[in-house]
Amino acid sequence: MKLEDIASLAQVSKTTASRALADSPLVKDSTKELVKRIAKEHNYRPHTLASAFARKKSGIIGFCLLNKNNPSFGHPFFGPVLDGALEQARKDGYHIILAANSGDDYVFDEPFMQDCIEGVVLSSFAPAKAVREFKNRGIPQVLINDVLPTDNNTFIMDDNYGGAYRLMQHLIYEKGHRRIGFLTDRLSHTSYLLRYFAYIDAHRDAGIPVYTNPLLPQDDLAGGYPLTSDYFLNRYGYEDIPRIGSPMVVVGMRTNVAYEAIQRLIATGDVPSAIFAVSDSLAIGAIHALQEAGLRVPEDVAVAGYDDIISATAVTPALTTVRVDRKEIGRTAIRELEKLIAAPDLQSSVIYIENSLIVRSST
Amino acid sequence: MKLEDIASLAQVSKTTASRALADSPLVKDSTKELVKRIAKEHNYRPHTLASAFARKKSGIIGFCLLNKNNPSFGHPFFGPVLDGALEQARKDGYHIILAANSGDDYVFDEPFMQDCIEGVVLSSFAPAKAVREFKNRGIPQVLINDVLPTDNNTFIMDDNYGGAYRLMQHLIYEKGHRRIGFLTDRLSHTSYLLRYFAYIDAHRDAGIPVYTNPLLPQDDLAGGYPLTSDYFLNRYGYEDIPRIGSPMVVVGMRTNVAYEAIQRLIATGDVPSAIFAVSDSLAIGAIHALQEAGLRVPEDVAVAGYDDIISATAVTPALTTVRVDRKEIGRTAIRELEKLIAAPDLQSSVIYIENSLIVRSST
DNA sequence: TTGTATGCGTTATCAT
DNA sequence: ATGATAACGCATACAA
Repeated sequence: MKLEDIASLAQVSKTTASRALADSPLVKDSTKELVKRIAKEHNYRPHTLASAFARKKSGIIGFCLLNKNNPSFGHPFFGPVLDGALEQARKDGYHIILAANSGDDYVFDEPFMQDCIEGVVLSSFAPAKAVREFKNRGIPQVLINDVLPTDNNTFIMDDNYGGAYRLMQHLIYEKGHRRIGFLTDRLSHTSYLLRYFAYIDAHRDAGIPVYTNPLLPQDDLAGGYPLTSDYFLNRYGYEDIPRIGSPMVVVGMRTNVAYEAIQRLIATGDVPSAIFAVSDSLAIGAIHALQEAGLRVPEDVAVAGYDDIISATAVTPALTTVRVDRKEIGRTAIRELEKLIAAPDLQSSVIYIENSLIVRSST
Repeated sequence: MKLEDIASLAQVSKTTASRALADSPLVKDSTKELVKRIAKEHNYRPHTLASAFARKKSGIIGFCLLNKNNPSFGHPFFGPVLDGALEQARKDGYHIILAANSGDDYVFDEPFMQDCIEGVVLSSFAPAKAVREFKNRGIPQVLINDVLPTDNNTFIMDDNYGGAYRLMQHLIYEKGHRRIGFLTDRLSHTSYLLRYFAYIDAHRDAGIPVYTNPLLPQDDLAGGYPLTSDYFLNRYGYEDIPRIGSPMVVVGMRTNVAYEAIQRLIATGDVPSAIFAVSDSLAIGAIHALQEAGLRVPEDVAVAGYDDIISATAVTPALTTVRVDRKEIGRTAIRELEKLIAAPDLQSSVIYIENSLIVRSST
């Protein structure tokens, strides 16, 4: 069943049939209904590929996960983001096609990445190279979780600063902590950097000194990487934020790395009364290490995380954390991308997605 | 840059240029190289849509998640399955397009679901209606996690029976348990049914009676649903497997449902020495309930799960479980689908993916 | 309000 | 070994 067949059955031209099905105002209501009825009767569906080809619009949005680590969509963060993106795209009649990679070049080998997608969502850590590449090809892009100094891009971020700041308020004012350790992955990741700003500012605003442990090795908070997010350094006036001499630093997200870091902390004999871990998985590692050393959580040491992954309720005690609205991040990314597709010259902007403090038993 | 441009630059016809780029043996090596060089120099890429349209092959595989529950790809099971599928599809030059739904009809509203996908992977619980629909349209399909009595389909399943049986061996022979409770979601889910078979058989083979708790309500193990998987009932000779009077039954996957079920079990005063939960999330709920009642895991009650989700290492004690190779399930689904695309009349078959027993501290 | 004719970029058919 | 030409199914500029 092709358009031609429907047209001849309805005794009209292909043009009219095409218009009728597209609800064009150019077509008389009666013929419109006739064509639609016949199409329905014969279960006619326009050939998507032909249609897309003819109108030069694929209706496809690329969703890239530029992540060197496994898993990708199995990741507790990106899976839900994808769900949200899918939901929104469906509502708006777009399709989502996937690309994930291990190398930098991968997405560009993808046929649909080359000329058929109308826009692209770059999640995780997007290399500047990829951003440039898409820009060159005139493909609108929305970035998740990072901000780059580029034009005509929209950036979607969890409100890291706000969430972390509220969590710190909870620790300081509701729980009365004044010695709060900071457990982090490298700060070259924008999200962590912002959480660190909040950690610092909350101390300053409360008039208490930041906890440091001189017995711990003075690691480079950025893990030897440059702090790429100049945008935020300037925005918050942190051009010369201290990058050496943190309370404790962990490079890598694996739970057992946090576990070992906390063991080292305990070994110094100078343990803070609370620990703010930059992610739930680090927090879980911390709890395990503390408990194994005979310390009670939260009585001896309170522990808070960030993200609210599923495992946050599997640990005992259940983790106090900041719930990131991952689905909303996905939805917003698609909505913003559609704006960009409609108006490719839109100015760059950053959109912050609200989160919420989830107080459980670990603090 | 279109093919025509490359052709005229190379002083050949479009036909020759097309063949050269496709490495056709019909074209002379020297011209082949010439065309390729020019194409490369001008950074030419064939227009995927046009190519797909012309050859009547979209190169797209649909991946459906027919799941009424949220999250979808954020689910600890399906995320990794998708990762595996993506990896394999990429290797083979296919694209994956996504569909998830809340209603039964959703996938059929999707344009690409209608006529452009070359095949489809149905994961989660595929309604017979959807299977029929795709069949009618001549779209080859591979099903994950279920088996239906249909022709020309391939079914990919975790080796549920084998995994559960080995886990039971561990509990019975390595740990010496003889009173093992079974904590399950409704058995109308094929995977759980198979794990139940293994649970029953392991008892029979070891010559010990199955634990039952007469003080617990005698629930219908299928949760009032028909056991759809006749395939397995017959295959294993379980036509009249007892469906009433289970040790304990939980309907629904949520952790707190398991939590409450175990509280009821404890209230009877007749607690088994071990509990085999049909999924990790149920097992985690069980552990929480036991610990809160002052029972030690594994000293008083051992608990084992199934799946090996991330949270399995977040609980204390870390969960003994069966690791399902989710990525391999995804990979295999794509590989098998490609076979089906090549030969749509292939006979139906069931493929079991190997899993592995992960012994941790909860048993 | 409707129809005719052409284009979209590639691949396939059939000659040469 | 190469080329001219016809599909592929739909959308639209232009004409009526």
